[in-house]
Amino acid sequence: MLTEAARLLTGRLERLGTLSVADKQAVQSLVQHPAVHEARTDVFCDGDQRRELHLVLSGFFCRYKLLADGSRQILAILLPGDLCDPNLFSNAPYDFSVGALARGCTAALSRPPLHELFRRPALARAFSLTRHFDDALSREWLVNLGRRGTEQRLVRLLSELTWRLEAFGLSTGNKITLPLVQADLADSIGVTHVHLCRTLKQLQSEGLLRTERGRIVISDVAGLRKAVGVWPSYLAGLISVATPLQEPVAPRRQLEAFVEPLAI
Amino acid sequence: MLTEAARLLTGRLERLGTLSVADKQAVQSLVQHPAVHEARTDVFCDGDQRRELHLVLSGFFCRYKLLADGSRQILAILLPGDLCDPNLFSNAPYDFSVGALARGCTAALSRPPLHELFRRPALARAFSLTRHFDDALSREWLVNLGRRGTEQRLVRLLSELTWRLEAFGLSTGNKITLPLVQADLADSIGVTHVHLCRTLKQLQSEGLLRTERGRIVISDVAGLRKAVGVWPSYLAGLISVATPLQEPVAPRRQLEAFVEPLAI
DNA sequence: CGGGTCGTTGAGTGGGGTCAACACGGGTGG
DNA sequence: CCACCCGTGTTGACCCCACTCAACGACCCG
Repeated sequence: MLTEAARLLTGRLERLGTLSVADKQAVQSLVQHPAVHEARTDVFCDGDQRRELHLVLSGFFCRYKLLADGSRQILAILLPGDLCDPNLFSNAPYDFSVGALARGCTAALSRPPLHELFRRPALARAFSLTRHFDDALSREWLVNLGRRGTEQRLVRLLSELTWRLEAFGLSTGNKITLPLVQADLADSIGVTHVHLCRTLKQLQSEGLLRTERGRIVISDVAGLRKAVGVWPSYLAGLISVATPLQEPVAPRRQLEAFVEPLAI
Repeated sequence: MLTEAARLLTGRLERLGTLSVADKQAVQSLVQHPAVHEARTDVFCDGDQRRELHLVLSGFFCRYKLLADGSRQILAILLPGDLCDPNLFSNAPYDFSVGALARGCTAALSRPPLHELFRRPALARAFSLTRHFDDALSREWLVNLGRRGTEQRLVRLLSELTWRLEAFGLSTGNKITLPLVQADLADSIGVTHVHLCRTLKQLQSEGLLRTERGRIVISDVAGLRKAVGVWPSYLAGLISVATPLQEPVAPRRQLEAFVEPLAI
């Protein structure tokens, strides 16, 4: 499983820039401690000291915060290949938690040697790019929560997930099954699970998706994306050239130039 | 003005960790191109190519996104000493804008030599810490927008600003004047300016603040913070030990250990 | 003095929250 | 095998927070 894990990570990084064989080996040698997490269990909690860096291997995870009244706000949904902690260099205790939404595995990367990898320009670039997308997503979520109605929030969240899954080769075709419970979506877009259920029915009646116990089946990915209206430019660079929709996508070449290497 | 600007930046960084004289000189030599920005003008716009890194010298600025329907979501409010771009290493076009909320100045740091500074462990640590707080703030905003009612959102936003201003020596005492228009607050917490006005009146009747044309005067900072209920632990490390409220603050010493230096 | 930005207030509306009750399925233990 | 329970999904009734539209007032500027 360790080698699979290592492959996943390098595979992900390679989509963001060319890596040498030595680069890949350097990354792969760091992947350790695979672990299984059942749904609704935590990888780490708000207040925990930061230790190794956790990498999602399979399943769906999320970053979230719990409030005094027990309600939960999900900050980001993590897919296979994503890093649980957006900040590779912080050493402060976590101010958020990461938990599994659906059963899945993680691996751990110890941080000091990880920091060493930033000596390698190609890897520094790739890791910085993952960071870039992490930021861009959280900005989108902020806009979503602040300025849009429930249906748009939901449609955009689901659409984001389809783009990300597709970008990393985790889905193909016009149908995607998300192993998410309705409460997870509700806590992501800041509405109650009751209201989320109704909004989901709405989309269902439009033929975009189907609900099953414990999963959401998007039966018309293209239609869903169309319901968003605009092309997700904040994901430019993540989405490959193979999927033009409305605006033209930045050519793959440009991607390489997106992030400066650390000048070392 | 350039030397003032340089001092501001090093002063800010020094609050996050000890710097050598050489460190400070290295930073100061990069500060260039001071510029004045009138209120409601942009420093850069969504879609612009990333060039130099802008540093706020004075005034209030904000990161924001404009939506198709013309509405605006503010992503962060930037105070003197803050960097306009959270991501020092990205080279992608901006996916958000930065504008002045109140008349103020910026300076520019050219990126390649800035990246060189990461060779210096103390500076790498300090810059990473600023990043850490930037992240922590955006997570708080996400929670705010997703899970809280208008009054709490507003109280927490204002309270955040008081803590940050105080932490960086930009305010003292129990009274703070914010050079913000009501629409700015409304666009920050995701409500209409009409509703914000009413909520403001509410707080005003509780004796916490006063409104003037173009500014909000917080007349009872302590009372405002009390209205939040909890201590802003997400700012631990930023807020000095001098201001204990409810929970004990992490001792200054620990701060040094918050961020790993780049292993170089 | 006039126009523009900013603030304030009112009236009416509706989106989304709250509180219930219930249905369903899958697990657990007897 | 059934009884039970708990997590999940669904629906209805009710209500209120916040949005919308609108008009007006205050202040600042030219």
